[in-house]
Amino acid sequence: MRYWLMKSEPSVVGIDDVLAMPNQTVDWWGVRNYQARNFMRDQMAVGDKVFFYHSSCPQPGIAGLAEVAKKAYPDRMQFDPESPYFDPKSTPENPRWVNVDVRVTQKTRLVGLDELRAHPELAHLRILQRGNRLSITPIDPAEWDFIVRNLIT
DNA sequence: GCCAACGTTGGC
DNA sequence: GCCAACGTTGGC
Repeated sequence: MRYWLMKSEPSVVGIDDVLAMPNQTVDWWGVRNYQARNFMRDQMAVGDKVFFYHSSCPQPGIAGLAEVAKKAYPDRMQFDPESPYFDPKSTPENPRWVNVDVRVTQKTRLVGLDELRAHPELAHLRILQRGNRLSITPIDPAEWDFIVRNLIT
């Protein structure tokens, strides 16, 4: 089993929005970065643990715990010419972009960046490195345990 | 709204 | 395959 941090903009899909959805599950649409795509397509398995992270908002940080509920499948929007996520180079036979389904299991208090930065155990989190823009990043098991034990009530 | 960092594009 | 130009991300 692997551990991940996945960024979402709460103005688009926040943790409360997901909790209001059927089965508290959201399809993780809109990823258009190859590295993040590869994580979803090649490595994510049902049951993988996920930090649900709020980004591009007044209070960026971990907002909840989630898990992968469905492994990668083609992103429907890449085939829709009306969609801003349309990709003319993608075909149903050879889809370029994928979704996974993510189920929120627990809303937590907001664990902000300054708080994450305060712990040497978390110094290597991708999310804390300057210039980091990757919307999906792997988390070490030790980092996951540390955050869940010490920062999430 | 700024801007540093990074990814992608496309001419050569 | 190089690399300059451009677009995007995301914290501040």
